[in-house]
Amino acid sequence: MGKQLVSGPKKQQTTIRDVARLSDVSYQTVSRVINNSPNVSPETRQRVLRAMRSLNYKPNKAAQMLNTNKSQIIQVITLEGKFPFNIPLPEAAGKAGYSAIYAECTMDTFAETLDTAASRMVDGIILYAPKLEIDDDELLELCNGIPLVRRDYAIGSNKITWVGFDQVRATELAVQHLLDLGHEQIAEVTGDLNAINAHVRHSTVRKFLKLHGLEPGPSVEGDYTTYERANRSGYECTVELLARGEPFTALMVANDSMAIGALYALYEHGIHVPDEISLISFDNAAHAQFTIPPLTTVNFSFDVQNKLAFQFLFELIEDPDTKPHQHVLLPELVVRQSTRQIGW
Amino acid sequence: MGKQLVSGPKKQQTTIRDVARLSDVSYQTVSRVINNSPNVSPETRQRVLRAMRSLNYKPNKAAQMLNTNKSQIIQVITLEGKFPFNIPLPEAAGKAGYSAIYAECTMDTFAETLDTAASRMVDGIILYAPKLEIDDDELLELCNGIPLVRRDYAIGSNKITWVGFDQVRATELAVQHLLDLGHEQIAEVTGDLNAINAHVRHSTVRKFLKLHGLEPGPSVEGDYTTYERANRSGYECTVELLARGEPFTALMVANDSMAIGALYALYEHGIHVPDEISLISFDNAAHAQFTIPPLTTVNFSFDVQNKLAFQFLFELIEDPDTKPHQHVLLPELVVRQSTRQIGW
DNA sequence: CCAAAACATGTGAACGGTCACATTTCTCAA
DNA sequence: TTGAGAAATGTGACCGTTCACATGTTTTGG
Repeated sequence: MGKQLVSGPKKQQTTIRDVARLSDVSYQTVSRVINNSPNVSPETRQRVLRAMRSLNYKPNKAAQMLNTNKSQIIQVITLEGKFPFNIPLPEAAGKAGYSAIYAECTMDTFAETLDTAASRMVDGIILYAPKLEIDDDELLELCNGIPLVRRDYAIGSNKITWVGFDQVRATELAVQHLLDLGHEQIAEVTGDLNAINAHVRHSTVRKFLKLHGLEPGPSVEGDYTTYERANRSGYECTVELLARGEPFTALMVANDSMAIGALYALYEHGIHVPDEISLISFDNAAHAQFTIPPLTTVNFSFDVQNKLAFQFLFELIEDPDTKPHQHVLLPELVVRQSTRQIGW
Repeated sequence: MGKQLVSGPKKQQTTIRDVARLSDVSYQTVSRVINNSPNVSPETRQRVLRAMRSLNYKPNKAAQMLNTNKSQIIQVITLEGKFPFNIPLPEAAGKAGYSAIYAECTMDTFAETLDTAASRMVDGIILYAPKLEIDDDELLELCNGIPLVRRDYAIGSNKITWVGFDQVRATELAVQHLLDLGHEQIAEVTGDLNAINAHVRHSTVRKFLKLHGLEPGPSVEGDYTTYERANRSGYECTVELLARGEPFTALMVANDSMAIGALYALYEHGIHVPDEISLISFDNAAHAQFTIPPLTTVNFSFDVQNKLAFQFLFELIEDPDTKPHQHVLLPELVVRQSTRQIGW
């Protein structure tokens, strides 16, 4: 299996029994103090706490885990890419003794990662895997019975709890905004189309345009799995789009990081935004209001999503029989200066 | 101490003994297979491996930790702020069974965070804490004997291993570049001056200018502890700088995220970069080549730093008596289009 | 061909906690 | 005063693994 495990330094740890001896109680009483058990007299508790402090005692999590089958660890997993946003453990969870293990994995190492998680007895899993196409049952099987909350738009899955943004709505907001401004030739720089959210957006654009009797404009598939790639990809895709020579008056870009690159590509070609081309993107990232010009974009409240994901996960940990439920968050259009009425 | 620890589901785990029974060997032999001990006959090993697979057996890390005093966990800590860059666990470490726990903490919760780390028996700590002013001995004391590598410019500390960038050199590169272009009035938007790197840069600018017989220009202190804050802070500080009315022909900004905001503030005031003002910043972040205009900046190879930090940490874990050593990485100037010869 | 070393395998006791249950001490109403 | 229930505390077993050491089995060389 693993690498040879070399034993660590055998420096005698201070244990519950050392504390017990010093405070003249049984080890069980010390355990009670550690776990805030109510049945300890105030004086004893104080005495024990004092002893713990003077010995610099720290409970051994491994021993606790072995008994309780709880690690107080939440495993956060990203599949094929990094998080486009932060995923901090809620403060309350931290206070309660929880830690988070982050892992980036690929399709190949996904099962392995979940096995490690099981090995570590993590209490729950937060998964961000927009590129994962897998049956709910199969995924649950892989999770070895560990509570799971997906943090993406896992539309169609109803045996798993997830919290994601309404990508259809997001797309419609963006397209409608462009239509309202009179645009009829709308080009697209998409995200990786094997990611569910990018895919949904792309097909929604086409459907929505068709619905309004319009032909979809040219589109190029990009890569927004990391910041770095997104910047460059936005640039390169836009260059390619311009090279094709097909006309368009508005450009939809998959996210604000890609928009940075797109903006620069347009600038390089001497195309003015928004006078000649309107640019719209998604995320409402921190920099979106400081680009030149500031971006019209669709806002996703990632911190709300994050908070909910953890909340749902802790509910599930508390009661594993909680019915899985799906939470769809609504995006909002944020109009800035990268879009404009056509023909001005 | 902690919250009440509720015992988890007592679903009978499959253990080493189940595997032993099925493969008709002793549990010790199974343990040997798990740990790749050489003294197991090939046939026996195969038989055991087969049994493990068929039982979907996963070694219990808690039990292993309890014995070996090793958790195969690396604790990554950021003090007062987030990482301005990614800190992935090296792939090799992941393959070897290591995981990483990330924690953001404040000055107040720092000791607590380190205690939790000790509780969890983490094998090593990577620390990013440019705002930490603490005696080496004191810090080592807080670490409870856990190997530590600092990932910042902890200049002056020699009892601790760290890997950081030469901030003096970085600053000199930037200032020299501006001087070469004929700039003599250089303004500054700094980072948080209680962060060591920002502080060093600021004072280096002043020293360096004085050395060349020049007066330092106006400066404003910003906040670059997170992406979000950096963007906005860069904007606001630049606005403030302009409001002061003191003349300057070049602006140094603490990092590329802040530069986004600075660029926008200048744009908003109708000031052309680089024709009217040259802008230079630090980091060479992914977006630096796609801003308008692309940024002249000082490159820090964060991924090299990251790799080294982990490498040093693993060396220290391997042999705790390794002499602490300090590794200073050299930054390089990357000239793009945000700086220009004065008077053009 | 046999002793000695090398290899393969097994047994009991940790590791540092928690659990279940037993025991002692206290409190208070009849 | 006493007995019963509650509160406080203690004891032994166990969680799933590795360690130290013991035992059995093979190989090797003189």
